[in-house]
Amino acid sequence: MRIASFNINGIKARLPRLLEWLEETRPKVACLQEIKSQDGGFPVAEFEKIGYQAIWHGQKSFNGVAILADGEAPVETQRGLPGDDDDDHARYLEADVAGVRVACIYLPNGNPVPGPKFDYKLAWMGRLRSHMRGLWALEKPCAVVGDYNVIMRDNDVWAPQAMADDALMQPQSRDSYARLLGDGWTDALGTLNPRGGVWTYWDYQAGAWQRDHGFRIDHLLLSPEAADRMVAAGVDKEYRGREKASDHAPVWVELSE
DNA sequence: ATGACTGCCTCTGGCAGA
Repeated sequence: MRIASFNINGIKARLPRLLEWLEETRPKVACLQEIKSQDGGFPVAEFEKIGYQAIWHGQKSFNGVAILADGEAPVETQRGLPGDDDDDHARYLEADVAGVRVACIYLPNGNPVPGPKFDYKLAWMGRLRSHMRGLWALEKPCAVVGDYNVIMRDNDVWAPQAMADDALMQPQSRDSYARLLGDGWTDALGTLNPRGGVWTYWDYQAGAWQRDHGFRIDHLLLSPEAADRMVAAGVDKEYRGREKASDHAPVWVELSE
C-alpha cells in the first residue's frame, strides 16, 4: 500500500491538480497539508466521486490538514496535537487506515528566528515527540507524514548557506528532528537517499524550480513495524512543474501488504 | 538586494509561507 503526503498550498486553488494526482498515482492514503480552508469549504464530494473518503481539520485562511483513503473511511484517532490547550492551529490529524496508524502533520515554519514563531515551532516539536512516543508504544505499523519544515542535512538543500539563517535549518530544529530519529523512527526518503540531492519543495520565487533550487522538508517517518515493510519511497517531482502547481511536490512510501 | 511569487480573505493590502 502506498502512503502519500502532499502540501497542496490551498485546496480551492489546487483542486484540479490534486484530483489529477490522486487519479494518476492512486495512493491508498493521501495526507494533505495547508488546505487553507474552513471545515465547511472542504470539497469532500469531489473526492468521493473518484473513490476517496476523507476526514479533515481545517481553519480559516491558513494551516489545515486532511487524510484521504481509497475505498474506505479513515477511522479518526486524534484531532489536533495534544499538550497545549491554547494551541488552536489545525496542524495535526491522525487515523487508522488498512491496519496502519497514519498521522498527518503540518509542522510550524518558525520564521523569523529568533521570535515567538520559532519558540512555537520548537515547543510543537517537543509535543510531537511526546505524542509519537505514545504511537511507538502501540507496537503497530505507524507512519507520521507531512510537512516537517526541517532541513535535516546539508545535502538536503541545494545550497546550505542560502538557508543558514532560516528556521528550517537551525540547530535547534535539527536537534528536535534528530531526537525523533534517535527514538527509532525511520525517515523513509532520507534512509533511501543517504547522499541527499532529493528535494520536495521549490520556492515560487527567483526561478527556484527552473534552477532546481529546492530542499527536502516533507518527511515520512515510520515505526519499526512499518519500516520493516518499506519497499520503496519517492517524490512525484513532475507535479511541481505543472500549471498552477503547489510549491511542494507529493512524497510517498510503499509498504508491502 | 529591504528583491523576486502565490494563496487567502478582503480593510484588494496585509499576512503567511519557507
